[in-house]
Amino acid sequence: MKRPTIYSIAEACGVSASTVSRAFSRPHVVNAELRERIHAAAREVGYQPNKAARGLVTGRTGLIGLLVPDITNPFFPPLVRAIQQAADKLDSSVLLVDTEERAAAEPQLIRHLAGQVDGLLLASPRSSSGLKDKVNDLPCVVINRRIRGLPGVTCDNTRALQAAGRHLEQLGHRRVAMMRGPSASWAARQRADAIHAWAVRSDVTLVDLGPFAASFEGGLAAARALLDTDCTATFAFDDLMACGVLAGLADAGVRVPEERSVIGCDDVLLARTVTPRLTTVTAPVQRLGHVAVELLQRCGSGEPTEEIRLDGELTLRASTGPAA
Amino acid sequence: MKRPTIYSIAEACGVSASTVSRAFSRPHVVNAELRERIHAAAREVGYQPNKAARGLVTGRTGLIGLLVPDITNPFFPPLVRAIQQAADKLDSSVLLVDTEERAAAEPQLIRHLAGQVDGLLLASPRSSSGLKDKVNDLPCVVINRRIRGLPGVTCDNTRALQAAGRHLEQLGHRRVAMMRGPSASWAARQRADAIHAWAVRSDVTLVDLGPFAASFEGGLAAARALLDTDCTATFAFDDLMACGVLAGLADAGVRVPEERSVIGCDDVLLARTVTPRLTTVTAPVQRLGHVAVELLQRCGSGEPTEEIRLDGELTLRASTGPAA
DNA sequence: CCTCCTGGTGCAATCGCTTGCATACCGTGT
DNA sequence: ACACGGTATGCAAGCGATTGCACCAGGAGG
Repeated sequence: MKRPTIYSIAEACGVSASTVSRAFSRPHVVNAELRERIHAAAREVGYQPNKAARGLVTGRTGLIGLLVPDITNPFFPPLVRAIQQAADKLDSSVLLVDTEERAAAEPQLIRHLAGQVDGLLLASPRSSSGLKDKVNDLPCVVINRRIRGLPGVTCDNTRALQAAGRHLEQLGHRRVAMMRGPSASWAARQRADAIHAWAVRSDVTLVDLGPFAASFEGGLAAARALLDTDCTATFAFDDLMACGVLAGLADAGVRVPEERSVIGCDDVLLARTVTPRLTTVTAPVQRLGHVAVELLQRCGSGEPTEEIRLDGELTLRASTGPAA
Repeated sequence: MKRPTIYSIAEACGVSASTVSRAFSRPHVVNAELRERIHAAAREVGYQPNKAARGLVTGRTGLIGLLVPDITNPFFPPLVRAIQQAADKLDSSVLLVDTEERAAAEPQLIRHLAGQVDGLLLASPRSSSGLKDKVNDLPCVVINRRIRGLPGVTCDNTRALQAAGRHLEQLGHRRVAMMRGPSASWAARQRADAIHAWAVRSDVTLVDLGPFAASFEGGLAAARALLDTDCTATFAFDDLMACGVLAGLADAGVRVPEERSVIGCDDVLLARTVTPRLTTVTAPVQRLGHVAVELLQRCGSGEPTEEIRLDGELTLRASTGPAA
């Protein structure tokens, strides 16, 4: 038995297909009693409107494309979830594409997606040049990066990182390291700038380390670099790197936070499961996702592009303590 | 300017739309020279075939639905990636749906997806009853669970867990705990059975703990339970729980592996970033994903349902050591 | 009694693409 | 010279929904 269509239901109810169609898409215009009969018949045979057919005439696919650079990076899954929740409310599904960090592949994937989605969400895109042209007139929102001319939502960690700096200062740290993330990363620059700005206004000497890979292994390397300095505390680029630092220090027999303090960024699952629990800057991932979808919807209806920044928040846990 | 269609290209090239269509879908049947001209024209205007229109006539959407119970659980992202890679080779995209552990929502989500995908992948579905009916004649493959009548691919950890048991035995452990996962979990039962089967054939006394939640917090609780026993080693249901155990033991000042040994399962990112690195059973996630897609494709072409089991593999790291 | 609305329904065109069939052209074998 | 087969192209009919417009009945107003 084939899938039921509006025609089979129309026949069963003795009405025309248009009426069946309207019973679903604009229920209020069909007679209440008839509408109920149609719905009942549809339910009985398990009718599901064919999205392709609908999409063909309406021009909407009900799909939102989501490009992430690395789905295995613990930062993204919660973001994906938040986006999905928001998309649900718009009766849309999420087409997830993992670029696996291949910046060069992004433009092609975008062009490919463009054909089948109503809008595009670019989470932390690795490439920037020409991205704007690729999306043509497809609604598109950038997450966690700024790209001229494209609406976006970013997480501003400036204030939280500076609060973290003051926190270290109060704990008596006077020499603090900063472990940079990949130099190509927008977030890495943003965070480094924030920490720099704090340091020059404080009594603390900042030691600039890196750049390191934004990975556990990068953190191991960073830990070795840290031990070559006399810093008593460090900012890691993100939590993943911070976990590597923690592991590297543990391997070297250095205790945290007694001998060194470590601060992460993002507050991914890892930050709460590692020992000691990481002091970190919590990103408002939930809101990031919701706002992104909202922005997408808005630029779909032709409103001017907008940039929204949400603030990260310092979360104190067990990886920071008084300077040795 | 609207999106180009086969008609606009046809006009530009002075041929009919069917020829343009064929130039893409069955290139070998159109004259080589003409084909090139068409492709060139298409490239120039950035033509992308409209998937909805194509889907309408072919009945294929080029979409694979993937239902996961919790995308934030670190087990799934690598699986999602593997599935995506495999789907790519079939020119398909992945429609990801996170059920957020709401077993009751699964049937409805499945029905909803059924309308717009060519096939459905159910990763560790939480509900089982009636799932089979819901999918009707939609190709569907179950991952990491067995459901009668549906093809599936599972990870069999029996041998690896038993190897892990022998490993503990050789290290001199004679009293070993087993921390159960949620009783509703298929994997939890499978793992518990395997460990049980090993224990009865060994010199080891098995202490059955739990069930605990398959989470970090569950692991904290499990650690407390462990400390109430005189076991010198423990199997945690999975890595996440194992990390909780590690943290709980650390909080209590108990050293791992000197005082207790801990074994996880799955080998998620966490297992490699925690200190000490977890000895665990590595799941062949990559193959799991590839096989699932392959199976999906096969049952799309009407072949009989199949069950494939892949073996997990014991990975020795730093969380196991000689009995105290 | 006739017109005018108005709410409810059907008709038919349309979205962009695929595909079975008809057609046209060319070269070959007889 | 003719039939035939093969290759390359066009025609037109769908796929399943949406939607502007025409139509019709029945009540209100003149």
